Amino acid sequence: MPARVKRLSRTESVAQTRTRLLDAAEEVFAEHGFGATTLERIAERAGYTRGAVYANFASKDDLFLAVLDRWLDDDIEHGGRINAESPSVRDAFDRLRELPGNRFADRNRFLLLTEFRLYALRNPEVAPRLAEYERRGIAWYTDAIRARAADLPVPAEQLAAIVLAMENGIATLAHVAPDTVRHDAFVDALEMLTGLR
Amino acid sequence: MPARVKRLSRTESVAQTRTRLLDAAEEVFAEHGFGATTLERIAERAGYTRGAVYANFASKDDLFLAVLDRWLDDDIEHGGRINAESPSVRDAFDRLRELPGNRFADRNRFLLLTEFRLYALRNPEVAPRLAEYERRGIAWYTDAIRARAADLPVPAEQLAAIVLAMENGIATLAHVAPDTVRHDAFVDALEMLTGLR
DNA sequence: GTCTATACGAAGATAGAC
DNA sequence: GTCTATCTTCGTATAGAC
Repeated sequence: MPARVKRLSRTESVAQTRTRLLDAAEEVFAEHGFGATTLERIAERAGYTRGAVYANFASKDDLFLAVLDRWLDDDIEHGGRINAESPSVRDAFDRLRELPGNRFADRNRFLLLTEFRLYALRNPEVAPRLAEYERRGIAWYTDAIRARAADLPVPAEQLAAIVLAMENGIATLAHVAPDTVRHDAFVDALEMLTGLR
Repeated sequence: MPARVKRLSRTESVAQTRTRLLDAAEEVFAEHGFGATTLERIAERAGYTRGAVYANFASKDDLFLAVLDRWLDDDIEHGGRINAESPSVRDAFDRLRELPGNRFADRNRFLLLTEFRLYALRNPEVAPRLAEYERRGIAWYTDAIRARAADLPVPAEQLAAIVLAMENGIATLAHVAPDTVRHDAFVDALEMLTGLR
């Protein structure tokens, strides 16, 4: 009866390789884009060779989609936490400023999401996953708005879409023209619009 | 003294080839992205072979940058016209609705601009060109706002950046999740914020 | 399960014909 | 100036060793 311990550690080891490959892939896809990233670079970054990649994923597209699915799930989970932990509007804004000011302020995070969207726009079979992600983003803001404001002059969903659009748009401008727009211009705008300033 | 006419037509022919190649490149880069487009496809779409491409451009990057520069110039010129031809806010909004509702509603237009931005983010030497483009976009809205509103509670530039961000963000959502967000949600938002509705 | 070696195709770039 | 042919590099994917 050789080692129950060993079977477990083997399983963990496999999972670890997969995780490392996904982590590396996430970085490299963000840095170079889908088209320009090579599986060689991903394997190297993860500390393996291409063989390990093909042992875990069927193809480059398959790996990309695995990265995409994991990322979208994590993001939605993370967003839910922020909302639940911020009882007042003031709290939510303060939390937001720590991010800093915009969920998409992190360069790689922004690049990766942009890659996902481009991929979805060019691969119709993937489009529904991204559309669902955007819907959840709007739903997230809709909840946040409804929980803190009553008697809105317009539907909460409409405001939510505008807020999400602003968050995305300001992140875009701040990344491309950092000397002109700052990431926390998003919180500034929210405070201005809600009259909290 | 053989044919002044002929020299001219030769010059025009050269310019025409260049223009056709740029037009084709603009389409193909938008459809497939920088990484996945091949010079073969571009040449084919323009009705030439790769030889014609290399006769007119030094490399794939050189061609991409030529497309980028022409596009940015045209866009700025076009934007200026819309502003000058719309005396009232109502007129400007009506013009906008014809676009329809968002300057980036055209799929290829949106994809191409996104490619430009990604390229700029990954190629520091190109970044200033895109940053300048974003600045001009903000300047454009700043002028539009100043010309139609007095005694603003916040700097016109700040509002302009927010409006431009909204335009970009709504276009993004509308492209990725067309069943959830419509392109003219941008004009809706502007009308709501300006109290014109 | 991971690595090494390799097959295979694709695409950027160049050279020479016209 | 444009085309055809070719060189060369590179990257995906596979096969077989360990």
